[in-house]
Amino acid sequence: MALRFHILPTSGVPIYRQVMEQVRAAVAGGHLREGDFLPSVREVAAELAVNPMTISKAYSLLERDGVVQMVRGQGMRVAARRAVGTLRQRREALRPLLAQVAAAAYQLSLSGPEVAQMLEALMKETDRE
Amino acid sequence: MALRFHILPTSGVPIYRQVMEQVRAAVAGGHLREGDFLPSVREVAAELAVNPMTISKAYSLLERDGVVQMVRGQGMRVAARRAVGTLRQRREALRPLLAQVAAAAYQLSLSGPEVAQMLEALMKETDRE
DNA sequence: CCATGTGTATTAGAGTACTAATACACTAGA
DNA sequence: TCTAGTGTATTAGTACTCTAATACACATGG
Repeated sequence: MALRFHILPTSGVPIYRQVMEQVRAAVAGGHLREGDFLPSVREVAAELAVNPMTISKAYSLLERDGVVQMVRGQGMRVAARRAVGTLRQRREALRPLLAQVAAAAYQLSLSGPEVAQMLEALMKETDRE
Repeated sequence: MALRFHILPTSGVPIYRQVMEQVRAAVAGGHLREGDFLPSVREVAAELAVNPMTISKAYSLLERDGVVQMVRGQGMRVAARRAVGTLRQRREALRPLLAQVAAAAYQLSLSGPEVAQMLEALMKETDRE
């Protein structure tokens, strides 16, 4: 069951970013595992009626971020996840995003424990090793 | 002790967005409370050596989002927080952001409980009613 | 009233982001 | 070898984003 992309042309989010998000989510959610190949650039481009370069951009950025690796002649393969930096550094890297969540949660009148629980539930599916 | 802005010209994040973030954080963090006034557009613009319209844009968007209210002749006042929509809708509104956190956390090899705890700690300061 | 303080509508311009068209380098497999 | 499959460098054009300059409407308070 190959990864299937869907884009919302109305969302205002660039196509290549929507693709990146979906790959990241699939990897984090375990639907794509280390060694699995992403659908080819041309395949996705055809399916979404979009230029191949747009998909290539998404894939290249994912490679830069260490999510996938290019294998010449074969395609993009999900890379082994490996923690980079100290625990402290990695936590620090996540902080700006968490600050954003905190601010949004406040505005939505959602409490800390409530949001923490939502997040944990969301990540539980992911918590295969 | 008036809110003091600081922008990082190197960050790539637009000035008006940096200002918005800092206001949101100050409100969520309790450093600005309902009824408090933001520093005036011209004041901030002078401090940051930036055009007043840039700050005005930040303030207007914050008003659109219900964070502040304009009081003619006086300035921008922190609005009363009021939950809009059902609990279910508000939780749903937060989900895309949490999904982003989950994906980032996975890539950083940070566990669900670990991240949930970080977030809750971050929001605790905020949890004055 | 009027000086001084709010925020902002409008216009403009520079820069960037996004997508596409085209052509290319490389690999796998028959 | 050669066909068909990978991803991508380059170029280009459109759209949009961001910031600034200017001038304006309105409110406050002496």
